[in-house]
Amino acid sequence: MSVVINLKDVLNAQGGLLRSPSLAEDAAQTLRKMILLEKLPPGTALPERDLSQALGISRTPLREAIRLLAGEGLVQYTAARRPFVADPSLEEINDCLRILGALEALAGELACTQASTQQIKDIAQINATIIKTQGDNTRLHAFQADMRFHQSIVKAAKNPPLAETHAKYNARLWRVRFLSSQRADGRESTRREHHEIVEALMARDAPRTSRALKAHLITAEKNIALALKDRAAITEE
Amino acid sequence: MSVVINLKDVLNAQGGLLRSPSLAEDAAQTLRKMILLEKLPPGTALPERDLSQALGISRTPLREAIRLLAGEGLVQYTAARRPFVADPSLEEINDCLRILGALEALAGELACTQASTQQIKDIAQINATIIKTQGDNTRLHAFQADMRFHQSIVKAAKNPPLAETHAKYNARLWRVRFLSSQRADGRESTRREHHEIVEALMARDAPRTSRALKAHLITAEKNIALALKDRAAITEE
DNA sequence: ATTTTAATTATGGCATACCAAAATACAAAT
DNA sequence: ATTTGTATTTTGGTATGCCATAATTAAAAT
Repeated sequence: MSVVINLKDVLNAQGGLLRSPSLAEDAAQTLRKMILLEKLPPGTALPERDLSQALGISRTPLREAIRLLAGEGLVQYTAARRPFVADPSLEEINDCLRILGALEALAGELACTQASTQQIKDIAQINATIIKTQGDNTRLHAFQADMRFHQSIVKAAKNPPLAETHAKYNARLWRVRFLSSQRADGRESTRREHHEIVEALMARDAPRTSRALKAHLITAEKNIALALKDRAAITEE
Repeated sequence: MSVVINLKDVLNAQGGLLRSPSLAEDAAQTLRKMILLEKLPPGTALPERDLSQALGISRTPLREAIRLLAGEGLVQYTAARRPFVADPSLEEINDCLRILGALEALAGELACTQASTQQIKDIAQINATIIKTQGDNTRLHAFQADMRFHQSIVKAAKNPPLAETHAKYNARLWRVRFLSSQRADGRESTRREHHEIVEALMARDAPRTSRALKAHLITAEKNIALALKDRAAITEE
């Protein structure tokens, strides 16, 4: 019995490069961006026909795209099964942040034993870049760097299902976290907390890393609450 | 402006009773059971046409059902997008168990502050029933009671997204946990650990509850490893 | 003017047909 | 006998049409 190794399989195993995305996946990505950037604000109805026409595809893949986003929590359904952009309450956002906190804490713990020294160096490097480029560029870049920082920790945990679930909650919270990152308030505490996380990881001190990440997420919770309060005040003017 | 209250909306809000499930949801439930009971063993191909015909529905809802199961991790896709029943390695199972542990630990912590006294009583009651009916009935009943025990803790945390993600990982691990529950080994430690969890909850001691649940999941990890080892030995005979 | 009721429209669920790509079976060549 | 090349079949992706039901609008009744 010969073991046949297929080139495509190998490449696809490396994170699904190469495989051309389906129309559904494309549409999901497009809609995801539109939701997160509030081109499609919370509460917006998402009728299949209009959307599919707007995106130049048929209902079938569009429908699938909506299901994907529903699986991520970005889209919800009315009792009559009509999809609309999710409009999470502050309470629900906090619920999700607590889960994200628990997931990242676990990731940090695992990373302490599982990460290669190179990976920990990379994490430290990403954080160094964040500090250096502080103030530069657009806020969007800073925010994306922050995302990379957290993702690299999860990646270092070497637990694929954890990475997947983490990514899902990240997507779900992307919009409000971006909103919150626009405020200058939390910036100093973020810098300090990131530093503590990196230190704990370099010491490979699992409990300390876990604590640091949990604390970081609690700070995020506070900042998001403030950001939403601000925005509510602006909106009702 | 009159606030119209729609009966169906109210009922649907209570966990989607009443709303007749779609063919896709029905099919997903059917397939889920077949996968968990190993009527569809790990690795089985799931061609859309054959399955839809077997279930008496068209490809469209069947396809959707498969996507649902894929979202739960029960179904995976080859590089060529052919769906098949997931066949997780022991490593992947352990990855999932660690996530489940973190989620339940969080749930336990939250339950300590969020649960009503009635809910904690209910949890204790479920555990009491497990002990009483030990040995009775089929192993399946005992197993389902165990599931209810854990679910009731998560429910008491009053964090809907947490409940949802927990349910997902539960479904994903159902098969191997059921397998492991057939063994008599772990029974005594399970009893002791359940007792500790209930005690910690009644004392509303969050760190203790968290510890107890984490420990319980680590035990589960050990038992599952043993169960899979046994089964592998039997299979290769 | 407000509420009821009936007609109309919009929308999601489902079935089906077609297509391109992948898997398989088969034939030919070495 | 093994490999290579080719034809055939299988399979998932997509488009489209129909249907039942929910949402909306219009009309009628109070």
